[in-house]
This record gives sequence, structure tokens and C-alpha cells, in this order.
Amino acid sequence: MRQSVTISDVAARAGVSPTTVSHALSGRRSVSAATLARVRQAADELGYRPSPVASSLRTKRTHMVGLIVPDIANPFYPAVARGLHDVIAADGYYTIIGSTDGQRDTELGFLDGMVRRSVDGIVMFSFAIEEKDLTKVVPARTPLVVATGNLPSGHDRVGTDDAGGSEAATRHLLAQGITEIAFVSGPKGNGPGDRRLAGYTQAMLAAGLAPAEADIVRSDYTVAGGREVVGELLGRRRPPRAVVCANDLIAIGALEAAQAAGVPVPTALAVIGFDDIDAASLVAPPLTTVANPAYEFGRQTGQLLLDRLLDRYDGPPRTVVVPTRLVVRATA
Amino acid sequence: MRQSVTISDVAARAGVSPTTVSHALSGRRSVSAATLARVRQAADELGYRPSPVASSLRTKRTHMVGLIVPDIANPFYPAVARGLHDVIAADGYYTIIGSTDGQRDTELGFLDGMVRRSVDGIVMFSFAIEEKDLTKVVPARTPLVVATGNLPSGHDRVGTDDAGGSEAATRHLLAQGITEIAFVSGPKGNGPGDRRLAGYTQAMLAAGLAPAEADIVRSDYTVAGGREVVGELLGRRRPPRAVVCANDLIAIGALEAAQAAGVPVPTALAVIGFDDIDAASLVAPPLTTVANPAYEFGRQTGQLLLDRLLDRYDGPPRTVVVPTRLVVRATA
DNA sequence: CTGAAAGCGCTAACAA
DNA sequence: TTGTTAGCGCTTTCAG
Repeated sequence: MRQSVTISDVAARAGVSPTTVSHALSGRRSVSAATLARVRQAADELGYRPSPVASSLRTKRTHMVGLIVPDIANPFYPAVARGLHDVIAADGYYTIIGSTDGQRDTELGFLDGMVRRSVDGIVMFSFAIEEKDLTKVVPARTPLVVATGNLPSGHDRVGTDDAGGSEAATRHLLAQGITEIAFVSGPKGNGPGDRRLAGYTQAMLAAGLAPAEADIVRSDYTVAGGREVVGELLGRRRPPRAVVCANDLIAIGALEAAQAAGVPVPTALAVIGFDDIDAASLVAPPLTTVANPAYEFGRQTGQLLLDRLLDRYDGPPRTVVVPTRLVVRATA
Repeated sequence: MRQSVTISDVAARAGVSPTTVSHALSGRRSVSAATLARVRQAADELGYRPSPVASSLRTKRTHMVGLIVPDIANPFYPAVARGLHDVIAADGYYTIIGSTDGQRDTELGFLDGMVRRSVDGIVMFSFAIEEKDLTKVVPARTPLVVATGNLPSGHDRVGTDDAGGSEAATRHLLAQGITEIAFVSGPKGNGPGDRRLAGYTQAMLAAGLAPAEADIVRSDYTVAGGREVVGELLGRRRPPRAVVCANDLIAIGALEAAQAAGVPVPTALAVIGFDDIDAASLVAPPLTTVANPAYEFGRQTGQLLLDRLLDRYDGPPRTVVVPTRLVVRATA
């Protein structure tokens, strides 16, 4: 089944060669004003719509960018996707998405599929893949922006300033004269959680305070986890005056624990979360938290990619750290 | 720049024709076991990776599906995207996404771009486009699943059982002997809002109750809107005993209004939301709400599409209504 | 400024 | 069961 109108049809109607039509419409070589007009008109009249597929076969460029994430339904990634989308759509690039659930095979499968489909670039949030897998599947010339900490360099990279965020949160408390500050981190060995913990430690040390080991507790990233852990904290003979949490869900759990223990927030217990998920502003009292700017994150991945796709940059890999922002609401 | 390994390379190495390689690997026509083995081995040894772009140019099939939504960062759509993704990825289809912000031009632009890119099918959440725009841009043969109420039929369609959801919510209250039930709808002329309102009305009438005009109020879909409108409701000489809200944000606003007015929930005011956003379970008290199953919604769009892509169905347009589910938590 | 010819990599007729 | 031939629609040499 042939396509309705091809470049030859336009050429015939305009009385020129397909070559000229191609150049007239793409502007890649100059064409006399008269010819240009005739070509344009012919194309219009016939309702000509160029086929990117055919074009791609010749040029090896598809104007498509792959986005590989663990789960597009996880609140963080849609905002990233939107940021990426907005940046690249302006230059006519489309986003093609793969959700991997963090499975190595799925990650590799999507990488492979996208490379075969000749995407012009890839943004990858990988957790299970290693550098050597990557080079096996992705040609060196395909721009790849990596957005996790575990992959060694060699690629452009975007990260969140996790440490800076919790450091700012901790200092916000310190500035109020609060010094008994506990930190609820995520499971051990979790990248973002550990970096957030480091920021807290940093701020404490800078203030001349050495956080006791007991002030640093761990929870999984859930409301239930936060509730339990902070409940335990509040039951101590010397409960903390504030908790900085590695994410908002934990912080919301902290709020619930305080409520259950009859501890008023923020007067007896200040709480700060991390991420600024939708719910943060919706809980009562509204949560003070560190915004993890996913949209901006996505935009940055797009910029890095686009700089290479449009030959605006051709140097060694770059790293962009997206700053966080303390959002002061009612809990601290 | 040619691709590293082509089908001819494999053919040469296996000592057969490219045609045979093609057929051997795709299984579209039978090949002797010996040949198959030789082809497979040659392909393996060379690290042959077929080019879907070239294949698409011949076959007119790209194994890509377009998903057009107002905003992929809006909590509802990521789950839809994931549902669609999961269903079609199983058959090797990729999802390509466009966020339109509900702009007619952007909607048309993505439709056009995707059609040109020869996507095999499209799932579209459109709010600004009309049927005639659609037929102008999308060839009749391209399967299109439409997911909004405003487009006339002629396409496969998926919808949420909005009316059924609020009807169930209302009946849940009725069953507790509560009869003074107000409904907070969205702005006038909003499809889902109006359908949800209809379900409420239906349930009331079925119970022999005629909802007074004053019992039906409108708000925009925000916490602030809900707070204001329900605050006003509670200030009346005869405040309602319950409110059913057209979405969760309004319901959360209602919770805040009740709190502000010192009206205990659910004992003096029962509140039911709609959508079951993440925050619904995180607010205090946790919100009773009607779950709007976005993931399932996405799966259904995928099924409808896939049935046509794989020639499993070839009849007139079908409509799937995704059921809602009442999630009883603490507010009603 | 314009055109002819070749080919990107694959698959579908058609023929054997 | 296999191969030959042609061509999907476009862009790019190369030549004029």
C-alpha cells in the first residue's frame, strides 16, 4: 500500500525534480524564489506530508528521543517526562517511553529496541544496568544522558542536589535555635537517601553539633515506616525536637506519629520532608519540605541531549546538578 | 554512514539470500531447519540487529503507538500511560507521547506528526478537537481510540463510569440513613463533573429524594474551591449531613472547611471524593472516595488498539466503560 | 540554481 | 524450500 502523496507527485505537479522539492521544503540548499513558490503550492494542493520514516532510513535521524524510567506512573517521572518533552518538542523531537520496573533485562530490552529504532538520543534512569551493558547495546555516537548515580561517567549526567536539600532543611531548623534534630533516612545503601543523610550530617557538623548515632534512624520510604520509626523516637526519654525525613511519605508518617502521641507540630516537634509530592501541601498541617524539582530535572536532561543533537556541544561529558528548594509550610 | 551489519551481511555469511534471512528470522515463511540454524548462527556471530526503520518503510508498520494527553505530568495520565504501555509492550509496541495542554493546535500537531511517523495506532485524550479535524489528519485505516466524551462516535472509545461512581458513593451514604446529601460538582459544562453529578441525582431520585437546587453547588477542581464552597454550605441554617464531591481536591477542601468550622468528620459531616489520588489516603482523616482506575483505563485503551493492530477484531467501533470502585476510608 | 542516479535496509511478488 | 527482482519514499552525491 503506497502512501497517498509522495515527493515525486509534488515534483511532477511543480514541474521540477524530486531533488528540488526535497531541497525546497527542507531549505538545505537554495532554490529560486519562483521554484520555491511553485513547489510550496504543489505541495499544498496535493496535501503532501513527508514521510519521516523514509527520511530516517536515509539520514539515520528519527527525531525521536527515548526515555527509560523505572515506572512512568511513579509521581517523579511524569514530571521529568514533561520537562524533557517540553524542551525537545520545541525542536520537533518526540519522546518514546519505556517503563522498566528497574529490571535489568527490561532496561536492556528498551535500550536495544530504541537504539534499533534509531532514536537520536536517550535519557536513562537506570538502576540495574552496568556500564559495560550500556556500551554493548548503545553505539558510542548515540547521545545518552544518564540520571542515576550508580553509573560511572562517560556520559552526560543530571542529578539532584540531595545533600544540599537536606542541608538547607537542617539549617532552617538550626536557625530557629533547634539543635536536637533527628534524621530519618531510607534503607541502607539507597543512593538518594544516603546523600540526603550526608547533607544533614554536614549541616550539623558545620554547626558544631555531632549527631549521635541514635539520632539517625532508617525506615523504608512509606508512611507506615515513618509513623513507626518516629513513634519510637517520640517514645524515648529524650525525644528529638525535630526530624528531617528522607522523603515526604516518611514525613507524613512522622506527622501521624506526632498526632498519635499528642505531640503538637511544629511547636514540640518540627517535621521536614523531601520531594514535595502533591500530598505535601494537602496534608494537615501542610508539610514543610525540600522540593525535588522533577520538571526542571527533565528539562535539563533535554538540554544536555539537545545540545548534542543540534551540534551545539561536542565536548566531554557534562554533569548538571539540579538545585533543590526548601518549601516552608506549617510543619517547621 | 551505513549501519554496521545488514541483512545482506548475514545472508552472505550464511550462504543464503537476504530474503531467506528475512523469512528465517521473522518466521513469515517456512525455512528448513538447517537453513534456520545457519542463519541464526550467522546473525548471532555478526551481532545482527534488524532495522525497524527500514522494515517500516516497506511494511508501513512501525510498532509504535501514539498517546496524546493534555499533560503527562497530571496524575491521571501517567497511570493511563503505564496501563497502555504494559499491554502493548507485551507485543513489542512502543509508546510515543505528546502532551498538548489541551491546545487544539498542539493536539492537531501531534496527531499529524504521529500519523506521518506511521504510528500503528493512536490513543487520544482530546478536549479541543472536533471530528472533522480528526478525519482530516488521521487516515481512516489508522486505529484510533478516543478517551473523552465530547467526540462523536466512529472510533473505539474508553470511558470511566463516572455516573456509576457517584451513584455508588451516594448510595453508600443513603444506606447509612443519611439523606441530606449535597453534591459539589465541577464547573458547568465539564463532562466528567456533569456525569458525576448525574449519578448523584440518579441515586437520590431512586431513593425517593428530590435533591434541592441548593444542594448542588459548583466549584473548580481545587482544594481552595472545595473549601470555600463547602464552608458556605456549612454556614447555612440547614447544613447538609454529607457532601459528595466531583473530585478529591474538592473533597480535601471540604475536609478543611469542616475542620475550620469545627464540624467533626464523618460524624457531623460525611465527605466522599472522586478519583482516589495519592493524597486521598494521606490526608487526615483518610478520604473515602471513588477510585477512578487510570491504570485499568490505560490497559483497556491498549486492548482495543491491539485487537485491531493484530487483526483480532475488525468490526464497528466499540466502547468500554471502566468501572469505578468505592474506597471506604474514614470520612464516610 | 537544478537534475539524474544511486541507495539507505528491508520485505513482497513472483518465479523456480 | 529458496532466490531474483523490484521498490517503499526520501536524500545525497555528483554532474551540469
